[in-house]
Amino acid sequence: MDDQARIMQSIGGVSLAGHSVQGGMTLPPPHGHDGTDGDGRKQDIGDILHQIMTITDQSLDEAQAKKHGLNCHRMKPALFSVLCEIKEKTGLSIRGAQEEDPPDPQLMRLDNMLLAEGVAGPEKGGGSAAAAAAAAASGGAGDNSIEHSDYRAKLTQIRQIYHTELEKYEQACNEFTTHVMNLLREQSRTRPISPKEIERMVGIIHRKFSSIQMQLKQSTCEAVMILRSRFLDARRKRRNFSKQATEILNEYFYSHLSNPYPSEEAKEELAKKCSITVSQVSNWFGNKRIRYKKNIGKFQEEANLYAAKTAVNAAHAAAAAVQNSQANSPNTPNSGSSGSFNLPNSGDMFLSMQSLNGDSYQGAQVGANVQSQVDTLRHVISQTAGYNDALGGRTMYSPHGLNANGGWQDATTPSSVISPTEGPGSVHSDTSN
DNA sequence: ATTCATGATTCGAC
DNA sequence: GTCGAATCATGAAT
Repeated sequence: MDDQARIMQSIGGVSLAGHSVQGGMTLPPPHGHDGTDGDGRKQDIGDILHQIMTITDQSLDEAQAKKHGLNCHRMKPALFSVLCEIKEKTGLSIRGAQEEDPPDPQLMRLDNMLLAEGVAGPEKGGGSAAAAAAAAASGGAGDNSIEHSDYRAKLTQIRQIYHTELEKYEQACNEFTTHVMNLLREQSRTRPISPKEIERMVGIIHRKFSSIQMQLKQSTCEAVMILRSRFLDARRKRRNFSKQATEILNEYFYSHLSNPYPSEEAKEELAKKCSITVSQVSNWFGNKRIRYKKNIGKFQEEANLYAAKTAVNAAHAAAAAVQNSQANSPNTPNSGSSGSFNLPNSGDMFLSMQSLNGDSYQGAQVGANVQSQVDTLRHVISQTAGYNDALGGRTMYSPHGLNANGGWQDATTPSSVISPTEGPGSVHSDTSN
């Protein structure tokens, strides 16, 4: 500390001497000394600076006493004037360094995102808009509402934490700013501090705190993103369709194997039946077609299964229709479902049934043959697994729709065109509606 | 942990 | 816009 005091003494002497020469500054006449006593003045200034430099090493009471002593020191006004002048000369550089910082684009992005997610800004149900949008994109399955509310709950939690932290930071910022301002005001008694300087200091503090706030915003955004991707990203939360839905889709697919391209209406109907979205139906058929085509052998068993199932369904429906027609006036079996998408009575299964006995699927004839047809079908399935040409080329569920190129024959042609025996009232085409 | 099944996405062709 | 094809990512079975 002796060295420091010596240095300070010499600096003090030089600077003051420099000022008195260059700046033409006139120090007030020191009390109890005459103006010509240069050594005495230097001694005084050095003494003050020494006290200032060592003040931090002392206890609070000691420092307070020293402070008071300094404030009352006879050289204090002189030192104050010198500091004023130094400040005046360096003020330009300070002003130059101070610039209006433009709004940080990253901070703006974060703010916008938090606002969009419903974390920042006014309470609006925990970002329900974003949740709803994402939920719609993920395809309104049955458990959506549960996940949706779960998402909202988590988002509310994040929102609460964010606001609590933000409040804490703001409070800390205000406290610190007040503290610093008080300190500066206190210091302004011993050194010149302009309001502008205080303002600048406050600005620095605010910037520091806003950078901390930015970190908070950043981590909040990350949390929201993770939450979003976990709960709402459709790809991430892939759920298998219900068994019932898969069965409905498979029934349609295998009963329209010659042209497995459901129309928009059919897709909507299937979507409704399966409690999935139309786009999910489209996806399913897209996947099914390509996977079926890629590995027909693998799907044969499945095809047979659905063939039998559809056959039984059709037989039951036909029997019911016959019973109905016997009880009432004769009618076509499809009259009850014509114009609507009816799975058991629709599709290629009709063709198979017709060709099995060589009968056309019309009128009371069907009723007489229903049981035998079902039996025959079961027999054929068990004997041939549904894949031979014994039925004149129209085998049960052979990949008859596929052409040599691996594509479905004339995908735009409804299967009614293929079957000349089919009546005009039949409903099995994708485009029949 | 690995493998398979499956729903979703992406990309290029039409 | 739809489609096929390839791919990704996840769930379920082993």
